[in-house]
Amino acid sequence: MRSKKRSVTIQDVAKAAGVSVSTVSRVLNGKIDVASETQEHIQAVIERLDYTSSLAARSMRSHSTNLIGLIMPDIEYPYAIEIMKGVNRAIADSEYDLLVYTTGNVQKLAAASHEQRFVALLNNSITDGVIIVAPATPRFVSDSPIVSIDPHHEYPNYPSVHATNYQGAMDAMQYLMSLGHTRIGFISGRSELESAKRRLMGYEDALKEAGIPYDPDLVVPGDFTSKTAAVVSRQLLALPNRPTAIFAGNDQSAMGVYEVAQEMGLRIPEDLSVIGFDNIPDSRYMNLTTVDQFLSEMGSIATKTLIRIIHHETLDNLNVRVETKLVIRGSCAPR
Amino acid sequence: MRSKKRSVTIQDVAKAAGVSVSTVSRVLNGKIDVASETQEHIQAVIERLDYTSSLAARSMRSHSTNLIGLIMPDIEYPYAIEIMKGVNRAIADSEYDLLVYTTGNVQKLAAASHEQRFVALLNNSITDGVIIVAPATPRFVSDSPIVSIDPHHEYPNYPSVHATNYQGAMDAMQYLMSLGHTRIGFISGRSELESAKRRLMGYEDALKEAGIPYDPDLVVPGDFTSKTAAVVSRQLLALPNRPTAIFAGNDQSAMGVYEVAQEMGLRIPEDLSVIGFDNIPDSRYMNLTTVDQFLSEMGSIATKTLIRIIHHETLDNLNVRVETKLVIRGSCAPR
DNA sequence: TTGAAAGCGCTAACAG
DNA sequence: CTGTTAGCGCTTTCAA
Repeated sequence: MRSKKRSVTIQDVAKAAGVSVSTVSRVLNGKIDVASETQEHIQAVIERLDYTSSLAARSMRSHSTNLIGLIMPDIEYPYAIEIMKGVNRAIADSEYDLLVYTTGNVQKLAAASHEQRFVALLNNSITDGVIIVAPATPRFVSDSPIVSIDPHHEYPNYPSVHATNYQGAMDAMQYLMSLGHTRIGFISGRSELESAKRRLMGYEDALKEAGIPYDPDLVVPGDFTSKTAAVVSRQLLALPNRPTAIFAGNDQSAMGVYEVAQEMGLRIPEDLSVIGFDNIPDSRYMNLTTVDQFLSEMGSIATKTLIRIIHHETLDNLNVRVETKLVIRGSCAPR
Repeated sequence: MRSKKRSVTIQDVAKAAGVSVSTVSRVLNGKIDVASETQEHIQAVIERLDYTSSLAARSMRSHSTNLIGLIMPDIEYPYAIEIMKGVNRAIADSEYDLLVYTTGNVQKLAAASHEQRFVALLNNSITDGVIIVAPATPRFVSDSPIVSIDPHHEYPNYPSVHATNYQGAMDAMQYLMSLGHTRIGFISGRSELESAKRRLMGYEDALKEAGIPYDPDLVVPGDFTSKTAAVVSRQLLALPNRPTAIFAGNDQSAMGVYEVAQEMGLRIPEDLSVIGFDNIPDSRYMNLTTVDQFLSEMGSIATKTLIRIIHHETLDNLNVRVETKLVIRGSCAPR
C-alpha cells in the first residue's frame, strides 16, 4: 500500500525488462509479433513487479474497457436489487465485468440533469456501455450505447426494456372478474410515470371490455407508497357499497391496503381480494396476490441487448424495445 | 448517442468559447481566478454542448475522482446485499459516489490473484479507495487505501472490519447453557476461514469455562452450506444421546438443521433449540434463533474508515481493526 | 521483431 | 486574469 502516485507503470516494466514500452504493450495486449522469448521475459517481469495496467490510461487510448455500467437510482430497494441480480447473471456469462454506479441517494440522482451527468461520467470514459434504471430523462448524449429499464417515457431515444404494464393490469382485472368481482377498486400511481399510466389504462379497458360501467369512486389517487395507499384505501372501504376486490397500483400500495384491512378486521382474501403489482418483497404480506414483474429478467435482457449493441450485432440501436412478461402469483377469493 | 470517439472535449468547449483549454479547466474546477464574465460564458457553452469531462483523463492527471470502489465476490447473496446497503448509506452522507465492482461470478473472483487484479484495476486508476469484502488475499499492492470487511486472515496488511465471531459464539453458547442445555451440537465451517476458526474456538472455550466436557461426537464438519449441514445434522440427531440444542456454524447451516428437524418431526425450539450465525435471510426460517451479524453496520464502518484514511485523518493505516457487535435474536427453549 | 514518437483529454505549473 | 506547455500511462502508427 503506497501513498499516492502510481507505483508501477508500463515504463517501469519496460525499464526492468530492458525493452521499450511498446513491446510491453504488445505483450499486454496479446499481439503475436513478439519473440516468444521476449514475451516470456516480459511476462515474468510483470508478475514480479505486480504490475497492472491503468484502466484510466488504457480506456483513454483504446476506448474499450470490457466494463459495463449499471446506473441505479438507489441500491437499497428490492426492486433495484432484483434488477442487479439479473444484470449480474447476464454479466457472468459474458466477457464483461460490471460496475454499478450509485450516489447512495435517490434525491441526488432523481434530477434529470444528474442522470445525464452519470451516463456521461461512465460512458464517455470507462465503460463500453451502460444500463440505466428508470430514467426520467427521455434523451441522453453519450459516446457508448445505452439501454434503459423501465424508462419513465414511452419513446425515449434509447433502446429500452419495459414490463408489460398494460397487459398485466388487464390480466389482473380479468382474473378478478373471472372470480365474480364487479366492484373493483383501483389505487393509481404517480401519474407522470409511464408504468402508472398504463396500469390505469389496463384497469379501464378491462372494465370496458367486460361491459362493467366505470365508477369514478372506485379509482383513488395513490403515489406508489404504502402510506398514501392506506389513506385512500380506507376511503375506498368506507364506501356505502364497498369494493369486494382492490387492484393496488404497485406492491407498496398493496401493502398499504393490507394494513388497513387488518385494522378493519377484514380477512384477505376471504373478505377482500387484493392484487398488487411488481413484487411483494416482504414476506409478512405473502398472502397477497401480486402481478409479478420479472425484474431480474428485465436486467438480464437489458444486459444481453446492450452487449449485442456493443458488438454491433444490432443495427437499429434506437428502436429495440423489449417487453417482459408479468405473471399473477397467489390467489384471490371468488365472490 | 454517437458511435465511438469522444464527442465533445474540453478542446471543443475552449474553441467554441474562444478561450484556452486551461481557462475552461479552471471553470470546471471552480478556481476563483476567472473573470466572472468569462466564467458565465464558458458555463453557458458547456451546457449548450452537453459537455462532461472525461473521468479517465481527469483521474489520470489529478489522481482524485471522488469515487469509492466496493469489490464484491458476488452481488446476489443477502450477505453481500446487506453490506452494500451499509456502504451505500455511509456514501450518501459523504462527498463520494460509489462504484460497485463485480464479475458476476464467485469463481472468477475467488482466486486470490484476481482479487489483486481488481483492486489494482480500480484503485490504481479510477477510485480514491476501495472496500473489499471477504478477501482471501492477505496483502495487496495498491496506490490508494484499502479497507476490508471480514477478511479471511487475522492480520492482513490492510485495515479491516471484523465481526466479533469469537465473542458471538461464546454468547450463543452461554445463552444455551443458561437455558440448561449441556449437550450442544456444533456444525463447523470451512476451517481455512478466520470466521469459522473463531466460532469453533468460542464453542470450545464456552464449554471449558462452564466445566462441560468436550464431546467430539457433538462437533461435526460443515462447510457453511445448508446441504452439508443437513447431512451432518442428521448424523448428530441420530446419536444415542442426541444433543438438545445445535449451534450451527452459520445461517445456511442453521437452515440445513431446520430442514432435517422438520423431516424428523422435531419442533423448534420445543424439541430442539437451534442457533445460527450471521443473518437468517429467509423468512421461512424466522423462528430460528440467530447470532445476528450487523452486516450493514460493517459496511458503514468500513466506508467511514476508508474515507477517514483518504482524508489522512488516520495516521496508522495498517492497524485499524474494527470489530462489530453480534446480537442474539429469537429464543430457544429451556431444557 | 522492436523502438521512437505522437497523442487520447485533462490539470497544473509557469509566464505573460 | 488568461494562455502556453508539459506530461499522467497507455496504444498505435511508422520506421528501422
